[in-house]
Order: sequence, then structure tokens, then C-alpha cells
Amino acid sequence: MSNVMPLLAAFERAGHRITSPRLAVANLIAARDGHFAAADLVADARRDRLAIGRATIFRALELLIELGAVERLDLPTGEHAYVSCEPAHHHHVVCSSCGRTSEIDDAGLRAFVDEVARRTGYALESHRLELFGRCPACRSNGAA
Amino acid sequence: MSNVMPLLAAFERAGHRITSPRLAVANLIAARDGHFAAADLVADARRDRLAIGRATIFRALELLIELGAVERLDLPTGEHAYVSCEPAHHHHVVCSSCGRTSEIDDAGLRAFVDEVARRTGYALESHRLELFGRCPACRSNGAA
DNA sequence: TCGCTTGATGATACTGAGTCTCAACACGCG
DNA sequence: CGCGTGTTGAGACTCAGTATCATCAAGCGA
Repeated sequence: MSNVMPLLAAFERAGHRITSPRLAVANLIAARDGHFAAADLVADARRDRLAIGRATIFRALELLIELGAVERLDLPTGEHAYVSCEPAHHHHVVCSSCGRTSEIDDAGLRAFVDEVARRTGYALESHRLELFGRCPACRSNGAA
Repeated sequence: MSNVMPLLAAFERAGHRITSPRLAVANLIAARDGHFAAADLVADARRDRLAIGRATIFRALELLIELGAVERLDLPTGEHAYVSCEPAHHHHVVCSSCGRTSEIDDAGLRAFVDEVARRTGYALESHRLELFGRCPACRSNGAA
């Protein structure tokens, strides 16, 4: 459960209208804990009897990704998932029990990337890093 | 262009038969430079007039992934791709021009992961890291 | 207020990756 | 030979994501 505001702000900042379908999608995303699939949003919309087309949900999602307010991640299983997040470069730590994510900033990664560049001779442009494990809450719960 | 042997060895080690379709798939993979999509293999097989079913290619690929002789990676675009590689924990540096990959071992990542675990309190189980950039060859070529 | 332009929407068809099903086949073994 | 298990290929299917297109709503100038 996060806040809708950053999502709406992202729309506005980029000069897109905040229409009622977009607001609805933003609400659905904000109401979600942890990562979710596009299909989840579609299901949520249907559950709530929202008259939002599938295409619209995908479009809103795509827009938010482009604006950096939502990020796409790849679970260890190879599935794609989405998370709403701050629009700054960072990485995610994903709880393999509850699916919640935490964001982490550099934490020394920069040095690691430089080291790899030095060793391989590549001019590194971007990277993708995702960490998976059990979050503190799930650990203390001992829950699945 | 890599070697077929490790792929065949992976099949044998796990007690799977090296049948002619599997051999063919291994050859197609070995003949590939850099990463490839499953569809590429299907196309290659067709081009070479090989009588191999689509399903068989996917099955062989799945098996090789399970055995660690092939890894699935996620390109920055969100597409899935495969690369053949050593069956040990490591990460890939992918050339964004030519698609070739290099493998890197720890290179200090371990310390980084520990640091993240310390900061977030997560019990980290696995991670996924991919780096993208231009390889030395492409850099000196100035080629696209 | 009318009417135009532009962005947004929703239904639907489509694509493409990957999976599932199932009947047929091939090997190893008694 | 005849059985059992592992493998195969064709094709149907699923599911995420995209493309098409006619409709609709908001903003704006005349």
C-alpha cells in the first residue's frame, strides 16, 4: 500500500491529463502491496466493477514506466512484474515470501560496476540488478 | 561461436540421452554468437532444413537452462534472450552492439550483496545482475 | 456557442513466446 | 519378441503485450 500522489504527479509533470481511467489505474497500483502483474490490475479493475479497458491499463502502465514511476522487474522464475517506485536510479530487493520490495541506492555498486568495466574493457552503459530474499517481517513471522 | 561439448556433457551428466534432435539444437546454440531468442533457433532449424519440432527446441532449451549450461537473460528492452555459458554462478556483461556476452565472476559483488543485506535486514537468497555496454571490439571498431 | 484539433479511451483482433496434450516412436532390457 | 520409459513432432492452447480504429472528451480559438 503506497501513495497515489507520486503516480499522479508523474502524469502531470509530463503533461498528461489525469483522466478518470488513469486515476483508477493509479489507485489500483497504490492499493497493491509489493509487485504485481498487469493481469492483476486487470483483475482488480474487474473486481471493482471499473469500466476500464484492458488496453487502457496497459497504456497507463507503459506511461508510468516511461516516466519512471513504475518499474518492471524480472522475477527469478522469468515472469515479469511491476512495482511502483521513486523515479531515480536505484535497485530493488524483493521479498520472496510476501512480494514487497525495498529500494536501495548505490550502496557500493558503483565501485563494483567500475571494477567490472576495468576488468572486461566494456564501456558499461546500464545494468539491471534485482535481489531476492526474505524481508525482516517475513523472517520474524516465519510465515510462508 | 562456442563449443558444443559442454552442452552435450550437460545432457550426459544429468542422465539424458543425446538424441539427434538434441544434438542438432546443441549445434545451433553453439553456432550462435552472443545471445539469441528461442525463435532464432526455430528459424535456424528451418533454414537448415532440420526436421525438429518447435516443442523439441523449447524442451532442449529448458533442459539446458535447468542444467545451467544455458542462461536466460533479460535485455534492457524487456525481451528474453538466452546465452550458453559455464554452469557456475556468475554474471553476464552483454554488448549492446554485437550481442556477445562475457562472463564475470564475483569481482566484489559478494561484498555488495552483504552490504545490502546488512542495510535492509533481508535474508538474501539470490540475485540477478546483468550489465550492458559496448565490448572492446565494438568500441575500437566504432561500429554499430 | 460552435467547431476544430488533439489526446484518451475501449472493443477487438492480433502477435509471439512459451506450454500442454497426445499419439507415435526409439531405445534398453529381459 | 514385447514391454516400459524417455523422447519426439504436430498442433492446439494460453497469456502478456501490441496494434487498429472508431468514438469520445477537453481545450481553445473564432
